[in-house]
Amino acid sequence: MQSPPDDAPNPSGRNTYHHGNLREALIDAALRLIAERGPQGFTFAEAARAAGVSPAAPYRHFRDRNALVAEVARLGFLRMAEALERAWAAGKPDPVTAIEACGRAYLDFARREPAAYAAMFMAGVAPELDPPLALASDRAIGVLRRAAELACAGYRGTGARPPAMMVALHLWAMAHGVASLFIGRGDGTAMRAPISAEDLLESGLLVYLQSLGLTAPPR
Amino acid sequence: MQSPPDDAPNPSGRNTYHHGNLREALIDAALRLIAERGPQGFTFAEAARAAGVSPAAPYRHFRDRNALVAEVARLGFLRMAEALERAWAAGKPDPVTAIEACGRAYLDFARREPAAYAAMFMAGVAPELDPPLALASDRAIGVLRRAAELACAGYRGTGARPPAMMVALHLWAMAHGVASLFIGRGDGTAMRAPISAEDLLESGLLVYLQSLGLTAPPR
DNA sequence: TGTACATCAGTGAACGCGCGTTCACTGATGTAC
DNA sequence: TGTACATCAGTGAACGCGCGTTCACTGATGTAC
Repeated sequence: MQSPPDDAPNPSGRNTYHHGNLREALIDAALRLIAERGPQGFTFAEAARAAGVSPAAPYRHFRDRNALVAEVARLGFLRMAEALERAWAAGKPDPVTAIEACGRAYLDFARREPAAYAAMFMAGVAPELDPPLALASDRAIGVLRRAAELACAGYRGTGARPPAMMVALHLWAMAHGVASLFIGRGDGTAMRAPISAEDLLESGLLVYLQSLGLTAPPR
Repeated sequence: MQSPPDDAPNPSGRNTYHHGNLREALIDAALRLIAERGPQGFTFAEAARAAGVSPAAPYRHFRDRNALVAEVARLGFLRMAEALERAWAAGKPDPVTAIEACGRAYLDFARREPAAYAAMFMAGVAPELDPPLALASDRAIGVLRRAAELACAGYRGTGARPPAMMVALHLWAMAHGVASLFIGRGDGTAMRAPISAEDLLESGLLVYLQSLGLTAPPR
């Protein structure tokens, strides 16, 4: 780390009265703190300290502690939606492969962004009471819904074709179940399993999708 | 509520110096508090208060706050194992029906015992570092493993028969995914879905089990 | 049956701590004219 | 280009609070003889 050029000895990277970027800095700090201590161990005061700012400053940007956590969750849903969208890749080369890719993207997100993931699902924030949050989570589930629609369009099973929304929720539940059971935070929190989360989800999805008459193309 | 017979004006149901049942009382209090405030909102001091005892007394029974939460989780796994065992009913009348019953039992447990469920999966207690806890959780997953074994024995699909342990983990992931996404605590925490958790899990399990060549007997 | 004594399960006061939030304030920024 | 002023984003001190944990203690229980 190079020494800063001139008069700025401030350890938190700031030398003006105004921070200039406090909102983002608080969100970053929250992500770091949640990753370290879990969504409930996160502290408004500590986030302020990490941003190099007095404990009262965050109130200029967030109504209260909860509002910050909710915002972290909201941004998490948006990034997850993007990751799923990329993985889905418009269903190319075929729906089964694309859905498998979504599964991997889901687990990857849970691994790469444990703090956001925890804020989204374990912080007790209520999407029902927070419209912007609900909107963001709808966007993530929306990707799965469109994927399920395409998958269902190719349905070849016996009996009635399952509704796409139901299939989407099945996919989500499976991915979330695997992620939250078997991806820990390196602190022994995860359940032990003889199979990696990735293999588990991949195989689970394959078995499930097979019933819809879909199979991956032969390799 | 009848007035107590004689000299005992103690509001916490206690009139001797010794509590006599403090360990259990603390566990009960923990369950109530976790149900109200979540696993992290739970407080050692408040549990002591609820048991009508000084804040130092719990330390006679639990090393620290975490030990109490871990014990709540352990007992939860044991009760869940019993519930699953009952639902499984030795695979009667047939594996698919019995596995469906396990799914309902799982959701029922999550609904009826939200506090235990939260302690088991959301409190950050680490089964890897707590052998008795790991033992209890193994017992619950063991029921699913035996169920999966019987189901796999009837495998009629194409390709290699899937390992029973893998199937067991799929079942668990699916049940846990549905439960933790769609069963809230009445506080808006759950995701909204157009289908009940029970219907979602039942249909998901059916689709999944179909791939194993298993179907429920015609009604 | 009675007594001495070890053990156990509580008490209550105290500790240091850091939290979330509020308040009146002030330094910096930007806009109207 | 300069000046007055409104607005904004910070400060810093203070508040009340309850937590987890420790400590020396004491009342109750049970056991040996």
